[in-house]
Amino acid sequence: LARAVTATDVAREAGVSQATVSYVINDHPSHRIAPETRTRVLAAVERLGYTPSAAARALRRGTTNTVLLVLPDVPWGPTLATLVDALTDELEPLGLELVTRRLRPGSRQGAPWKELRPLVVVCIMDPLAPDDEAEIREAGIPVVGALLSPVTEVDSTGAAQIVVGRLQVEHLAARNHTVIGYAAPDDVRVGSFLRLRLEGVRLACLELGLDEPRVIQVPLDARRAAKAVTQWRSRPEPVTAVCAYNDEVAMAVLAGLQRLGLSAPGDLAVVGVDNIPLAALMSPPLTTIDQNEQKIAHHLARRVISAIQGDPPPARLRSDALTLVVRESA
Amino acid sequence: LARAVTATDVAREAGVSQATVSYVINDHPSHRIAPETRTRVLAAVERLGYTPSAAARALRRGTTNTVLLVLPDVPWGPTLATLVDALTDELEPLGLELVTRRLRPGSRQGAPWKELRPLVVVCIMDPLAPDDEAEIREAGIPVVGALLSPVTEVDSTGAAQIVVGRLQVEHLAARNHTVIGYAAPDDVRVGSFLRLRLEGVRLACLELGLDEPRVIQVPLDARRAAKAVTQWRSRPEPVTAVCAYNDEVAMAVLAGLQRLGLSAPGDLAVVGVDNIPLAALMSPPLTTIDQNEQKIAHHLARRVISAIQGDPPPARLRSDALTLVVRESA
DNA sequence: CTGAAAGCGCTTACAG
DNA sequence: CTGAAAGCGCTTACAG
Repeated sequence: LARAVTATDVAREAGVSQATVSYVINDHPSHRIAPETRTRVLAAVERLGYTPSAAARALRRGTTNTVLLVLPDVPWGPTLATLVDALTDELEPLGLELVTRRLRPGSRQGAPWKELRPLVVVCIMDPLAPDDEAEIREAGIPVVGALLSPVTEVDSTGAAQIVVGRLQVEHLAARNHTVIGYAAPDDVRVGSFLRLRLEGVRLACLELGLDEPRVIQVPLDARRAAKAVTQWRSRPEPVTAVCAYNDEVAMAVLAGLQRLGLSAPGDLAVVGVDNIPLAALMSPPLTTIDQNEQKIAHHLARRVISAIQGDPPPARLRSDALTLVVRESA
Repeated sequence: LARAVTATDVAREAGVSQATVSYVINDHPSHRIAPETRTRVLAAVERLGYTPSAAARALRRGTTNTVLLVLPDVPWGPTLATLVDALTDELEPLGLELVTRRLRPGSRQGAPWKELRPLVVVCIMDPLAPDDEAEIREAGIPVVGALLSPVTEVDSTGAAQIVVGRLQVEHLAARNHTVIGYAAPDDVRVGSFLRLRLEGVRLACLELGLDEPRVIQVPLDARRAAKAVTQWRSRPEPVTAVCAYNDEVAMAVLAGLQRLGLSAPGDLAVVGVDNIPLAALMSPPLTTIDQNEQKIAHHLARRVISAIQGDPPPARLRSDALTLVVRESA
């Protein structure tokens, strides 16, 4: 109903040209505005409650202040929510706006990068087909967090999610476990993450001369988790330690153990991933891999900035963004 | 670098005017396009990979296909993440785009509704000052989920969060508990939610003739939770049942009990809020309030649609969006 | 120091 | 059935 306030309205109110309003708003460097004029314009802006239209600005400038975050169609766990939250916070003071878009393989939702013309595309958990990525880069839009690397790369060891799996196994091997199980989630939507974490576990087992990990799906249900525990502990060569896909699945394993009158780490060692707040409250308190979302977000933000400025990317994320938290379950 | 493909490029490629491209793209009702022309245009669109610029479109139309979701600066718990996720899914098939913005009291981030010109503002957890809400409505933008009602209203009983607290107490009272404790979280950022849930608990206690609930902050730490448990159980008039702010806090209380060699519900009944996947895995399994995010999101989406069409709002959310899940802890 | 004017890429009433 | 043209609200090179 009420027409929005435009720069022209402000100009009329302040008795200047519309262009001058724009110069004041943007603090244009080559355009020195008389302090008195400036004050008058700002007063008018305040009085009318003027905010420039993002659409007009984007159209004129040919670009936005937007960072497009693309994700595959996975459920939002606490880690992802925290990461997005932290990244929003990192970008906000830089005047950058994080817009999140889920990419479903099926739905023809067009190409959000063309529609939105973001400054940078940040890509987490590998939602982009190679074609898409090439297309974005061809359009002159940098892509951060690319390739198979979900979240971000860590050192030369490889993608972060692979490192996660590796850290789990290394800890268990150091405690003399030689037959390792893997507790996979029930949810098919987490496919790409699962694949990578499991890959890390597989690689580590291989390098350390251990058997292939014995993978079982563990639903978030004590009874069915107990069944999985029983399978793992069956002879010959019972599994003595389990890497869980995440802390939730780990808790299911703990609940399964409890149901059988068993406990970690004595009957079966368990190590999770995520270090959710509840990890310390489980019984026994859960040994897990902490992904420091603040550090990861900070690093992603730095990569976004250098991509915008055309600088070379900053050093890779120090691996201390991923740390093993040793509690009692393993 | 590479200039983006525009409708003019498509027009040249197809040998028609730019206007015709636009008519084809938008399937303009009063504009019958020859099927042959139409095919040629669509082929050119496909060949060049054309996607209309959102900015130009928004500027010209004077509006966007955006629904602006404003939130206060709270941490993203699983419920919020799921709700946003579900709302995104509800809106997507309608061609509506959900853009989320956190509103911090301090930061002068301007008024996102002016900048973005959304079709509707959805407001969760009460982030909007009354002035702001009035301003948005004056601009002709409907506001959904308004006032003090976080998430949405439920029946005439009042705001959903108040109902949450009420449901907790009613269950405990039905089990003959008369002295109720309230386990508040450590995190100051959840202030408004806490206030409402606690208010619901207070009101229910009042109506049922119970004492004021005894509020203690419970950090997510077994040792300190044990201290809280000890305080609650101190004489005279020991607390026999605790409403927790959410399932995480509830788990802390359970861990505190366990540390003292006590257990729920015998020594202290515990009821949570959220019904997170882990609730069923706790020991004992947690009695809690389930907020059906799918139903809430669906209802919000319906309110968004009727707001856009100027229809009267749909019937209030049926209260079965909030249900008590009885397990063993209370 | 300030302003008139072009133009970003669309949509749509109007003319043919 | 199709197109020429205006105009959405800005930014900025250019002129004064």
